[in-house]
Amino acid sequence: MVTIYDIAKKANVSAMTVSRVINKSEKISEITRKKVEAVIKELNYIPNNSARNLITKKTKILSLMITDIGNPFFTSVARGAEDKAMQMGYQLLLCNSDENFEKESKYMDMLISTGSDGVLIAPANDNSKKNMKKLTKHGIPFVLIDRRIPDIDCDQVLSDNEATTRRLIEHLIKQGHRKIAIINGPLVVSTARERQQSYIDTLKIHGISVNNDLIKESHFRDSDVTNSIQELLNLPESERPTAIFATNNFIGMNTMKILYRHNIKVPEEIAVVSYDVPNYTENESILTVAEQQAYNFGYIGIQLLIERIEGAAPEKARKIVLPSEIHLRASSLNQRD
Amino acid sequence: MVTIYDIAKKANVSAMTVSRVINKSEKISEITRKKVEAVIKELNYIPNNSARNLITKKTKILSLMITDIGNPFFTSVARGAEDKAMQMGYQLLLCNSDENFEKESKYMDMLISTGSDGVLIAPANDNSKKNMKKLTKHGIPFVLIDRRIPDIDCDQVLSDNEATTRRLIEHLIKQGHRKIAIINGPLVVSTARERQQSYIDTLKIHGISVNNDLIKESHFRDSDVTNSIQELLNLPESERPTAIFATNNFIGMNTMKILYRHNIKVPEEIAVVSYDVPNYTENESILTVAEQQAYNFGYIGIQLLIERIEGAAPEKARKIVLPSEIHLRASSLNQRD
DNA sequence: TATATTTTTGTTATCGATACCATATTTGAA
DNA sequence: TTCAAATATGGTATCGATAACAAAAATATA
Repeated sequence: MVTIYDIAKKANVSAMTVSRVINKSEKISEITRKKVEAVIKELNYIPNNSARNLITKKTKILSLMITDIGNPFFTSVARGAEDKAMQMGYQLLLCNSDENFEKESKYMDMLISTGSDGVLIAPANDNSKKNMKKLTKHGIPFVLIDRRIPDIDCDQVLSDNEATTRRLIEHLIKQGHRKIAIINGPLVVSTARERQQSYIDTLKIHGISVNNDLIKESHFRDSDVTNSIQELLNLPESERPTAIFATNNFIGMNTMKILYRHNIKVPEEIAVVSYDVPNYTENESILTVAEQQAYNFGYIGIQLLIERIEGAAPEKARKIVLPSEIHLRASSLNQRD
Repeated sequence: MVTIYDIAKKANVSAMTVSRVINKSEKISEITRKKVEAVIKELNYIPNNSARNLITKKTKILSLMITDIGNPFFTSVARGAEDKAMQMGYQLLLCNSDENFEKESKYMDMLISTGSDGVLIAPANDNSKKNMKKLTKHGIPFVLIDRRIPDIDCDQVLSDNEATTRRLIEHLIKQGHRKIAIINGPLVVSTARERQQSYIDTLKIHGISVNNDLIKESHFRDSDVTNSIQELLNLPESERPTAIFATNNFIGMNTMKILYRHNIKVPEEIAVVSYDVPNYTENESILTVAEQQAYNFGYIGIQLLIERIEGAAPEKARKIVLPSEIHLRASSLNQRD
């Protein structure tokens, strides 16, 4: 392996001078710079970051902790994060918690060990608080995206869950629905709680009583909604929902599939609205969705993180709320409209 | 920061002994092990990998170079890679080349600098050969996935492009099509070449002459097929294709969308077959696709890579070809069948 | 009991870069 | 021309771990 000493020797300068050239220090004469750069190129020298990190305590590596890279939502987050990180000269370590606190913890140790300069994290659930504390103890800055954690005060990029859910539910109400079900993720996740709360509040505001039989808890990943939907369909006619609100893309997607299998017409028999289902296939989607700014969660998140790392951020934690865009489509629109 | 010396001091042993405990060396008495482990836990000690890497020359970091994390195909690859890497105690550095050789090269320097133990790479195109040579020069093992590179002999996990394309085209021929168009990615990518060659060979075998007007070159990413399709539609009736073969998911997806916009009925007016379009939305897809084992590209790829890194691989390069599965659906099936 | 053998622990040098301070060289002003 | 100031370069210690060898302690053997 070519080291800084090999370069120094061949260029007839000290290692320190080579280091200065590499780090673009200005206190170098044009002549020596050229000379050194020539040798660097000739020998194909690439600095050893382990050595550099050891002394500088900086790795230029950020960790991206998401719950599921298989989820198109997080794929967009990753895209945004990667774009910004690359642009700023940082590399990205991919961590996939699978919505699982233990796996997240294991990654946490690895990324601390590796010396991540910072972490962009969509926490698995409220337990992740422990992991945030650990980061703080190790002096590693982090930015929370998508999901907040109670009592953790830090830079955040979040979605406007309250407002978006309200608009979604009010849309259903306007379409004449009174029996609206929600199929949600686990309530240990802040987004699930916020969406459910907004769902409840909105119903109440509009004088609709909340029926607990219409509230189903599933998973954001491996979301098998078969049972939830079966239970909804088994309700007596008077209670049976005429609309379903799915709180994430997989739940929405699977809801549509199961309804289809049951031969239930959407929206005639049951209307559906969902969060974030991507339109990856052939025709235009028929599903009404609230589309979050996934890409910006990653992009802006990394920006905040780097500002924090490089000391360019204000002391006070920043909280950025990105609005979602609602696409009204056939799955929730009455024919007569 | 807590170092190995802090632990040593507090546990009343030498740093070397602590190191042995961390690395699970057996030459440690049960008593001292317990003692040291207690202190490690008490002080929340996590070893500094930069220091460790500097001397061991191993980082336990692998790089995953893909062309687009936004592409569901590569998302699955990443999922498989992540699963296996985590299982084997490695971390994954995410590199996104955007089908761009320069960006790939930039990442290459970064990952060499970081000290990646190995690289799993879907190369941008044939130019990537230079980058492979660079890796070799730096003694970093790599495994090629999805795309091969001329004259590069290394472990590979590839798709059976020849056979799969043939089956796809023969299916179309069996459905009565003689005028079959192909909308392909750039021919500097091996998969594009192989699929096109197989398309041509299959037509010839079946006595169908190849019409160059039916061969369109687009992009695997940001694939705007508007022009290609417009040109196909502008062909005189006698030449106009009755079927289109899309060589990747984005091309397939966009082809369907554009045809839909042109109000062209699929499959009645034009049949469509494609590679890899995921079924991420509401209903069952109507698109006939060849589904590659994307997950296994990542999973097996990482496995081969780690075997190679850890010296558990045979000298000779291994080439693993994973068959694709064809899902016949409405987009290519005649009504009468 | 004395010695050989095995097991456990410690000492020192080292990995490849940069920090910090010292020195040499150049430039500018008097 | 001379000396001060500014600029450019170098020497040495250091980051935190492990390698390689050395020594001490425990155990086995005669």
